[in-house]
Amino acid sequence: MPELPEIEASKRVLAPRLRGDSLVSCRILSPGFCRNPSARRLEKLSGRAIRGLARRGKYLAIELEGSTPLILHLGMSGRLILDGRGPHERFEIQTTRHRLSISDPRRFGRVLFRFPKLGAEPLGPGFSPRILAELLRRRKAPVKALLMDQRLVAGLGNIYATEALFEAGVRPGKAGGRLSRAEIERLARASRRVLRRAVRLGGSTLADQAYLDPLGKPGRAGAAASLYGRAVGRCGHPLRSTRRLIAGRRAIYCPVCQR
DNA sequence: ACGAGTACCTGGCAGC
DNA sequence: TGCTGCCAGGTACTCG
Repeated sequence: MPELPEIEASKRVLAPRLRGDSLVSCRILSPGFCRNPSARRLEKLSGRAIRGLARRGKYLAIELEGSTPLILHLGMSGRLILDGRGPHERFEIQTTRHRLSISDPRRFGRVLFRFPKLGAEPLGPGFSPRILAELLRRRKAPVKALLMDQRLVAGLGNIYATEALFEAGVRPGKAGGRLSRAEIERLARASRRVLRRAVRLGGSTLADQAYLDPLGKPGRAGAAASLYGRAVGRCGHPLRSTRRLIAGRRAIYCPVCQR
C-alpha cells in the first residue's frame, strides 16, 4: 500500500536514473488497466525527454519536455520495477537506457495525464495546525476519514493515518470538528513526523503487502510502526479496532493512549 | 456541501 | 487436501 513515503522513496531512486533519458515507448500490458489514457495519447509521448520526476501526494509524475507529465498512481498493490521483471506487470515505459514497469496484482493503479484535485501537501511548507484546523472545522466525519481524504490532505493512507492518530493521542472515530486546538496541533505535528520518519527509512515494508523500491530493496519503516499490523501496540497496550467502519474499514487504535 | 456506502480487483487466509 | 468466501485497501462513483 504505497502512500506518500513509498512514492517519495521511489522517486528518489528513479529520478537520478531516468533524468535525461528519452521515452521510447509506453505500453499498457494489461487491457483495461489504464482507463483514461488512450494508446494513441501514449504513443505521442515517444521521443520526449524526461526532465525529472515529481511527487504530489501519492502520485508520481514523470515530467516531459513539451508535454503534460505522465502521472502514475500505484493504487494499493502497485510497485515500480526498474530494469527487472515482476508478476502482474500492467504498464511499461521503455526509455533510452531503462525499462520501468508497474507490477500491480490488484489493478487499482492508474496512469493519468493530470493530477486529480489534491489537498494540502503534509510535508510542504504550507501545512500547519492552522491549515489542518481549517480543514477539520465543523466536519462531522471521523477525523481518520478526513485525514485520508486526498482532497483535503494528500498522501496519508491507512498506515500513516493510523500512526499519526496514535502519536497524537486522538481516537480515529472522533468527529473532525470536535478536536480541540491542542489535539489539532498534535495531529499536524504527528502527521509530519510520521511521514518524515518513514521517508527517512525508505518506506514501509509490512507483512502482507511488502513495499519494495524500484530496485527491489525493501523499506525499513514497517518495523517502526507503533500500531499498524500489531495486536499489542508499541506502547504495550492491547489494541482495539472500531466496530463502526471508518472510510469503509475498521480502524485500529490504543484505547489507553488515544482519548 | 457533506457523509456514507459500494464497485472495482485479486491474493491470501480462515474455516469447513 | 481442497473448496468457499471473506477481507484488505485507494479512488471514484452514487445516493440521501
